[in-house]
Amino acid sequence: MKKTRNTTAKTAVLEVFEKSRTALSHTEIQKQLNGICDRVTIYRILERLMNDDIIHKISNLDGTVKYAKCNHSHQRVHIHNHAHFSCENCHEITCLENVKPSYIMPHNYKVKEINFTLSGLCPNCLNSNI
Amino acid sequence: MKKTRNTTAKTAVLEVFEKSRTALSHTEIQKQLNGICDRVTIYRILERLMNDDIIHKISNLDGTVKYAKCNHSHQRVHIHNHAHFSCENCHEITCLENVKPSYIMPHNYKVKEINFTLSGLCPNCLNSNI
DNA sequence: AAAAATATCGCAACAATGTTGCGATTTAAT
DNA sequence: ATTAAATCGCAACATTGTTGCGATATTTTT
Repeated sequence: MKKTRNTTAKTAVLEVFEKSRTALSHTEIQKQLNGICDRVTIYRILERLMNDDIIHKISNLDGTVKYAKCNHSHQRVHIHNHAHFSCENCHEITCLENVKPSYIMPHNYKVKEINFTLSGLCPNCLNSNI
Repeated sequence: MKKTRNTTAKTAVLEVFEKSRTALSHTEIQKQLNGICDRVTIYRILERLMNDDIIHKISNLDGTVKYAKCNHSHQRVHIHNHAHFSCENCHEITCLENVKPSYIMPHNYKVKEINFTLSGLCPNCLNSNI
């Protein structure tokens, strides 16, 4: 496999993730980068960061796609089996690192990855009495 | 609210769902309809069917969106809180009506809806030794 | 059964999101 | 400094979904 390089654009994208408490869409990243690089470049950087397990992709109930930094603190080989919360009011997506669903599968299925997304109101919006 | 009508196109779409064991994307539906109606019409029919709780929307890990018939057998007021299985080999999506995850949420979140998608190999592809 | 009301349709146009090819540029290794 | 390879920018294209509007079809009213 190819070796990935550190470039200005990649560093900038990582900084945007670092600063953000929530998951970000391609468009949101692009806005924050303020023209530092091309739209296509961002796509390609996101692809590389995903291959390197630095970020992961989250797709929403409404079909929108976001990305968030991986939290490597716990496991060596990590699977993104944590939950995500999607606020229907502010549309922010946060990783719920500690929420892990338990479930019983019918046999004959081989489960490799799970995606567990909850939606409703986040603490912020809940407090704002919306 | 508007009253929805039964049209040729809507009936055709419903038949496609009836015949299918798995969830379908807009494109897949369009192919099966074989030019019976316009692309836009299919979108509008899907919208109406969702409002009428006849079908539900499923968005995948990879960002693709599919639709499936609702199973109304159990509850009067139903929430689509069952799980979906997405096969990484044949890309079929099936509803796992009986799989319901249990989980513990941090307080301060108000959960209204959940989306639980598992991916891996479906029984068919598992048996094919892939 | 005809007329009126309105839901639905088809078409065209547009918007958002994502992909690909390719020559130019930058990075990292020698 | 040279070189090989990864990355970039641009243009072009593909896919998916949306909107406006006049035409058509369905349902209700008379």
